[in-house]
Amino acid sequence: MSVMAVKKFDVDVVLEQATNTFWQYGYYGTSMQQLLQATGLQPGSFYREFDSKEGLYLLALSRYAADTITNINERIQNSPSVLEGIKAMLIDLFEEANAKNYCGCFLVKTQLELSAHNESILKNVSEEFAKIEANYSANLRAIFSPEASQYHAKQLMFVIFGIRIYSYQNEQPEDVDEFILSILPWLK
Amino acid sequence: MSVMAVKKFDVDVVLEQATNTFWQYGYYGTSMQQLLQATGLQPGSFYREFDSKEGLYLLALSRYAADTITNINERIQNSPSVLEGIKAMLIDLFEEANAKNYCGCFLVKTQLELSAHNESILKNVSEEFAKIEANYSANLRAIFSPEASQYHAKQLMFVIFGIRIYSYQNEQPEDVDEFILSILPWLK
DNA sequence: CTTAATTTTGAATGATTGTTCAAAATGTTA
DNA sequence: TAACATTTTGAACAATCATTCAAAATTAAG
Repeated sequence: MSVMAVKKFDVDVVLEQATNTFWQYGYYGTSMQQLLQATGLQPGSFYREFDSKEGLYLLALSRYAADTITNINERIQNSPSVLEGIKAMLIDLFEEANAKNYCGCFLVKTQLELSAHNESILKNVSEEFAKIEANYSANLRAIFSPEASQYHAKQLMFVIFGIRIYSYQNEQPEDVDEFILSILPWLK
Repeated sequence: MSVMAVKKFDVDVVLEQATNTFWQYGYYGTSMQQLLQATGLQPGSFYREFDSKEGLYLLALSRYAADTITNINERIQNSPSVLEGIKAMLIDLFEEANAKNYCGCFLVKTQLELSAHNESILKNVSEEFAKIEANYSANLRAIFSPEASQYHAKQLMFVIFGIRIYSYQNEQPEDVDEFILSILPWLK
C-alpha cells in the first residue's frame, strides 16, 4: 500500500512562487490565472494540494512570518555583536529597496490590504509583529536591561516600518548610516 | 440655454463617500457594487460623472493628497509654535488609530497595493510624499537652518510612516509623548 | 501484465467583475 | 403647455473571477 502516482511538482517551490506573486501584487490583485501561470499547475492539481486561494495565501503568510524571525536571528548570531547585527540589518533594508521588484514587507502589505476585509487576519498579523518585537527585545537583553530592551525593540519596530514605507520613494538619505544613528543613537 | 435637468447628487459628497470606501477596502478590494451602494448612484449616473472606477480612484487620491497638506498647515498655524504643532499632530496619529475603522494613510495604502500594477501611480504617490516632506521642511525653516530643516523633515516622514503602520497593532507605547521625544529629541 | 491508488488534465461552472446604452424621467425655458 | 437639453434608470453585456469534477494518465505493488 503506497503511492501509485507521484507528484510532478515540489510543494515548497510552488509555495515560494505563489508567495512571491501574492507579495508583489497583493491578495485581490492576484488572480488564480496568475497563480497557475506562476506555479505551472493546473487548476485541479492546485485545488487538490491547497484548499483555496485564501488557504494558500494564509499558508504563504505564516511561512513568511516564520522565516522572518529565523532570518533575523541568523543575521544577529553571525554578527560580531547584537548592535552591529541590527545596524547592518537596517542598512540592508535601505539597500533592498533598490532592487528592481521591491515589495516591502509581506506582513505589512497584508495588514494594510486585508484588515478591513478579515478581522482574523488583522489579529494574526498583529500577533506575528508582536513575536518579532519580542524577539528583538530578547536579543537586546544581552546588552540592556529588560525595560530598556523592550523600549528599544519598540523603537526599532517603528523605524523598520518607517524604512520599509519610505523606501518606496526614490530619495533616500545621503548617509544612511548616520541617519539611522540620528534616530536610534543607542545603536552606536 | 441652460440646464434642463438637475443633478440629484452632490459631486463632492459622492467623491468623499467613494474615497472612504476605497480608503478602507483598497482598489481591488472595492467592487463597483460597493461603490454604487456607498454613493447611492446608479451605474449610468456614475459613469456619466466619472470616467471609470480607475478614474474615480485617481480623483479621490489627488483630492486626499491635497487635503493632507492643507490640514498639516492649518494644524501648525493654529498652534502656539511649529514644534508644538508637529508634536500634537504625531500624538494625534496615535490616537486616530483607536478609532473603530482605522484606515491608516490612503497614500501609503495606495502605494503598497498598486505600485506593482501601475508604475505611474507609484511615481504619482512618491511625488505627493515629496511635496509633504518639502512642506514640513518649509515649516521647520522658521526655527532651524535649511539643512537641519530638511534633515528633520525626513526624520519626521520616517517616524510618521512608523506610527501609521505600527498603529494597526493594539499595543502602543505607554507614554506616547515620551516615546516621540525619544526618537525625535529636537521636538522638545 | 494487471490491478488499483493517486495525480494530472482542462473544459465547464455559476458568480461576480466593470461597463454600456436605449428608454424614461426631469425640469427649465420659451 | 410644448419643446428639448440633460440626467436617471437599470437591464444587459462580455470578460474575468474562483472553483469543480469526470476522465485520462501515472506508476508502485502484486
